[in-house]
Amino acid sequence: MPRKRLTRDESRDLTRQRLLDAAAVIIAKKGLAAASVEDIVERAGYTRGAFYSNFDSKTDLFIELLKRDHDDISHQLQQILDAGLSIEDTQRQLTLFYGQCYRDDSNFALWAEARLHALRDAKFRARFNALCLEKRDVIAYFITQFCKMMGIAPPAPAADLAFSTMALIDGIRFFNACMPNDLPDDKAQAVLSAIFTATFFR
Amino acid sequence: MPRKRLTRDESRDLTRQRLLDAAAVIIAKKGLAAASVEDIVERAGYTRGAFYSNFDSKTDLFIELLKRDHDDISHQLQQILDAGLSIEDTQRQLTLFYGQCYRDDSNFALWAEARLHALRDAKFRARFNALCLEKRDVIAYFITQFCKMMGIAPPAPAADLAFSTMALIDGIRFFNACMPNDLPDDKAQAVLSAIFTATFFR
DNA sequence: GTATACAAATACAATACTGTATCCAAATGA
DNA sequence: TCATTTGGATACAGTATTGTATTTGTATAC
Repeated sequence: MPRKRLTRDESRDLTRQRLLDAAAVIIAKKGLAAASVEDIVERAGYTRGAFYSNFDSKTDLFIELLKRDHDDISHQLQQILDAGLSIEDTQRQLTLFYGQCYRDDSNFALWAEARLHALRDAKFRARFNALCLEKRDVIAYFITQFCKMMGIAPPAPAADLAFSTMALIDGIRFFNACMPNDLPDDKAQAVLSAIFTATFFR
Repeated sequence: MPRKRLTRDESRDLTRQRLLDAAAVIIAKKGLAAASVEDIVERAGYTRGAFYSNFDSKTDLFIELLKRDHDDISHQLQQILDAGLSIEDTQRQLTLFYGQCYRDDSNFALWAEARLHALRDAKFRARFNALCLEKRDVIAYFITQFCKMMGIAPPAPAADLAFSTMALIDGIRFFNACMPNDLPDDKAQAVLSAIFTATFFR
């Protein structure tokens, strides 16, 4: 297989993606503030020149990172919906989806980081909130569809339930990641299920 | 009122408290990593000498900060329990308690910060988890007592419910703090109540 | 009162990070 | 193939931060 010679645009995009990938790892590991541009480019195999010619600032890159992850998740959720599965299979798929995230995805640390940053920096907050609300809406939509599927009315406004869901998932997930002995995977799963069941089947 | 001359111990403790107070504000505002020792001592009205002669490191101070807050909250919850109020009044007191936290207490940012830090630093995590589990146990105890009061059995192990409660409260609280237009105080309160009701009265 | 112990201030050396300004080399397009 | 563009490397200047080493001044003990 001949090594394909990249066009300038392709090459640019490649380094962007690499920088984003590297940033995800570094920021998840050290936190946004402690992650220096130097760290990021080193892991990506570039130098600071590459960074500054591709992003305006670390914050900018961070936002793009979040966007990428959000798009990813939205897409996956949408796929589960579109598959037209039964209720049971949908639930199963959903569990699978979050289960997989639980194990090997460190992106939730990025969102936690982002929340904190948003709390402090008004400029960032504006951009982050927009993303967050999109996320909420995706989940709200999912809840709406799911309830329709089951032939019940949502027990509360879907948007509110979406907020709760996000809060709960992220929180439980943190405990699970941070003290796996006190809240092992299966237990975390069970706790979430219990709350959801209580909420939707009371 | 004559200005009391402080003993050396009293004076030492005073500066410790002042440093802790200052650190709480600074760390909540800028984050643990970005909060320099310099920032903290400046706000407290001291110099770096004071800091290093009172704490081993920023992390050390941070842990103490969390401890102090935990003790505070435990104490307040205990007081609500000990007051021997009716169920309705207990609920009201609880709402009041969290409502007040919602408005003017920035300490929840400290805990969010701590969670992230724990995720990354194993040494810190050990100390933090201990605190966190204490916190969980306090809440679990509260839940147990509350259920007893109502004459029902907890719908799930109290410890699990405590985890969920912590997750939910912190998460909702963040949304409330970060996007007060999309999740105003009363709405946040309502969301929490709805979930709790669903959990305990199904 | 005088000695000492210790809390806090000051001075200092070492390091890390940022952003820009400049330079090089490869890809485009005629 | 040559000129131009531009992605990315390198060099640099400025600043912030950390932790320690040393000093100072005041509260306690004798």
